[in-house]
Amino acid sequence: MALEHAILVSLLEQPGSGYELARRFDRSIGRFWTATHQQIYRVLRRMEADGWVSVEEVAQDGRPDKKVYSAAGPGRTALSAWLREPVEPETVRHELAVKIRAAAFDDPAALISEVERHREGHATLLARYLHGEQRDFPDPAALDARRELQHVVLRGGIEYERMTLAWLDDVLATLHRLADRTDSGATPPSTPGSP
Amino acid sequence: MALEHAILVSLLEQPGSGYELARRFDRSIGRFWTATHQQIYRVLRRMEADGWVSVEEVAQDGRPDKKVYSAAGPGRTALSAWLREPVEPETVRHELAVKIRAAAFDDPAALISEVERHREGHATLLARYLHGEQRDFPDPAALDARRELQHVVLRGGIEYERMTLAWLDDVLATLHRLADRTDSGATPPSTPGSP
DNA sequence: GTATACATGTAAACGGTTACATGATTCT
DNA sequence: AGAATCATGTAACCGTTTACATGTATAC
Repeated sequence: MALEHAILVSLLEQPGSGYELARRFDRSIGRFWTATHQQIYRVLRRMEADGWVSVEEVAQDGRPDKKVYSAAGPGRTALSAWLREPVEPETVRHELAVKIRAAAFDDPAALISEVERHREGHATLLARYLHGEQRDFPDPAALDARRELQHVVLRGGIEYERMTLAWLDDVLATLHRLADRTDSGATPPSTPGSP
Repeated sequence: MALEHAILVSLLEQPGSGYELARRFDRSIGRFWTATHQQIYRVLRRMEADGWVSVEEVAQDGRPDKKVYSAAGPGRTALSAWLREPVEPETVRHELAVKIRAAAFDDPAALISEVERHREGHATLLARYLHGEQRDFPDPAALDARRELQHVVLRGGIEYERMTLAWLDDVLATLHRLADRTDSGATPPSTPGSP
């Protein structure tokens, strides 16, 4: 489990409340680790019990009080130990790939709009990454360690999106080619509703 | 949830027992959807109860009996309906990216061997994909719909591995650059064991 | 004789998702 | 007046992972 560690990194970069962390997980960190506020609150309480983070209750006027968390010594030690542990390769869940192979037993043309929708989403994300790169890393020569490492992770996101876009174009071309053959050899589409 | 659908696709491509399915999920299908044998057995029972698959008990000599599952009509209908539903983007879990950002608060050099290990794993996988491509798709002009779609999914895997390798080289170069600066500006590494 | 492959399962623990709840403030 | 933002939480459910269990046959 790495949610604890992702939270620690985020708190080291900037202390904050559970709510603020949840928003960061919607934005920057969420690019490579997702979490809902319920998860975050639960894990924060456990981390506090383990001494990984310290809390300070902050009263606000006009707004509810908040608990501001900071990474504590034992948390840093735990992060350091985790960094030195080997991580197994990620378990992949690529639903679209399952669908593409499933299309062989149905009508390949039925997938085209879905793939186009995905393509659009990835194009938007790539544009956002590139915009963020220009904003946050305008002068790549003069960066400290933290920003260098943030930048290399962002470059990974950018290259992933570029690659995915190119692949989705390949998928679309393949689906169109199969749809144009109104043919024989293929498995006939099933007729849903009348099985 | 798409485990049911991944199983259906696999059974449409070739009927088989739970055990055989588990092995396929370790090999080809596991590239984009992982599952253990416990999950598969449980889901197969549910799918059988729902009429998505039919079972035939096959006695074998020298080996335990097995239950051979095949996709049934209602399963095909369900697959067809699922294909037409929109899928939300995958939730990403990229532990290595968390570690890279974490390295800013520790010693970046401590990550180098881990990243190299990942690099090796991806290089091996890419080699296996390329070998599989040459073996299974030697003549890309003469493919039916099923194999065309299998091929485009495999091409996605190949491009993903290529991109990942290039990115990991970028990460390694960055880590080496940071390790060479035995510097100031960076956050000093914590000393695990003596917090 | 030990390990691996074949073949199927139960049980417990854990992590993640979804729904619900509360309550003040600010924006449209 | 209604929606969105800030802020924290409970409860139920579902899916996944890990450990344990059983038994035969073949390979080293």
